Amino acid sequence: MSDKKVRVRFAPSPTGGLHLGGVRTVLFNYLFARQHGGDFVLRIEDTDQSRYVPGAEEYIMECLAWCGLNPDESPAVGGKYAPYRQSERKSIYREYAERLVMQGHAYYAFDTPEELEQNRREIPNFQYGHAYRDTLRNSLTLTQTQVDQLLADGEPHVIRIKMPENESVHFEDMIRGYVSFDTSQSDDKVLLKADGMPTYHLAVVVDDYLMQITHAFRGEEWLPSAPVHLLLWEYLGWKDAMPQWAHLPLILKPDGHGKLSKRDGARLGFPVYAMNWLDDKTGELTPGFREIGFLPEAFLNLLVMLGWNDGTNEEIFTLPELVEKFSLNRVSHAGAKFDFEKAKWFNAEWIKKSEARSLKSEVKRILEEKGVVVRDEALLLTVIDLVKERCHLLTEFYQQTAYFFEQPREYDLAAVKPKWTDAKADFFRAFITMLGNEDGLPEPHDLETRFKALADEHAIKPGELMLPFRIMLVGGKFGPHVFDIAVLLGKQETIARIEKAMTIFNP
RNA sequence: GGCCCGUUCGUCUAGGGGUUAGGACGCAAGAUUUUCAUUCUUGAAACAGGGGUUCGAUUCCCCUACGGGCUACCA
Repeated sequence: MSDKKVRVRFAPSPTGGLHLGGVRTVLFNYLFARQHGGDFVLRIEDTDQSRYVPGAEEYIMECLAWCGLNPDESPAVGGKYAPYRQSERKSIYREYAERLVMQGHAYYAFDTPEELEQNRREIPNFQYGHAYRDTLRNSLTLTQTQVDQLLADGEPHVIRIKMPENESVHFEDMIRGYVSFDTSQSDDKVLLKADGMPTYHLAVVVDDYLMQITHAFRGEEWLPSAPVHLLLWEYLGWKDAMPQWAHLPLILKPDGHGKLSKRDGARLGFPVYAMNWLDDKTGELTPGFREIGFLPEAFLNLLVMLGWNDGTNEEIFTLPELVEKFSLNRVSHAGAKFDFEKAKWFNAEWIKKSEARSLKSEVKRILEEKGVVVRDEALLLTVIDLVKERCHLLTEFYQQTAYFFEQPREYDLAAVKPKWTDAKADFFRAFITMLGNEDGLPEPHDLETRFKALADEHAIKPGELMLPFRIMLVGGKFGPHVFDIAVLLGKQETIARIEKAMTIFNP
């Protein structure tokens, strides 16, 4: 490569949510750009009007913002190569398509979709390519005057690339190394559609050229069409400006086989989108990693480890560390099956690693969403530190912390009732009296000592009383050490909860 | 079908001509915790198969098998 400034791009189509593979591609783009002091541009591929979904573009921007991967140039923030939406660049593409026709590298095709469909039905392995193009209605078979007439009449037509026969096209992929193709294998791809919009093949080449892209990252599913793009760069006379390609391994279904898809998430019970995606037409909600309780740092961390490692045993990386350590030659060649269990482990690690204050606003939001009022934010901070190592997902903070701010809404009676006795009731009445005589609650350890001593006086094993006490305070079999909870709750609240629970436990 | 890409524990992967083939998730057992989780210890668990090359292949080459991708006026 020359000393040209590194510029990479991510080019999603606004047709739905942003899935794992998409975010990982963004991440690789971002890391590469940052470590070379380059630019990261976001371009919207909205040339297929029929699949365009309003709101999808804003959704994508929000996902990137959540992940902290904001582009330097985009439709939203602009940039010197605007516009960044392909639909707004429509007028640009025709010129290049026609230039290719003029040079003999492309041609007008007037076949209707119906005619093509019929061919595909009737001719086995039909391809619009060197084998059949001479038999179809295009500017190769029609005379110049016929073509001019059809064009003048406004006859619907597309422009197709004329793939050469038996030529070898090859290039050096940054991940895979030498890759080669026989041009006879590819059909004559449509470059410009009947509606005047370019297809991906034309648009990606023209835009990458015009936007000065130096390195292009995309999923492995694009590898087979690489020869078309390579030829286009050559035919357009831009070969020296062609970006270096990197085809990323795919993210696969955890069970069975194939690319991970939206459906797999619903089927297997985990998200495949970065954030919740609501399909307005069907009303269908596809859950996202953000809403299910993932930290963006953990999300990025688990994605980057799907197909990359730094060569050490280290698995937890911050974004700055990744910028420093990421390297394309350590990206694996094979697709990776997504494992939700490991994904949750990454999140748990990140929750443990995070400071309570950085978790606070999100935990508060989760609590308030469930109707829990958090008045004491200092208490919330203390509580987060107390429980964070038992949470794999942010959403679990609801169960683990809600009882610090309100009385239990429900009691796990099945855990106490069968073993509840009058003797135990007597113990707790005595315990309340004991607490009532104190100025406040002692340290958790002292409280535990007193609790056990009192249990001895009542000739009950302390172990028999711990669980009921826990249920009284938190409602269920969860939470940190019960005496820590009692002390944080304070004397009055602890007594109040015991009294309330007693009325429920005693028939 | 054709073309392209790929193949190390169940999963993510390290390694790379001579290794007890390493780590992580998950799983199992034990310790700690009179909840659950955490933590700690231990364990089971892999080089797809066949041919070469070589003194020696998991590692290099070829073939086969298997997997995946693409084969649209979708990206």
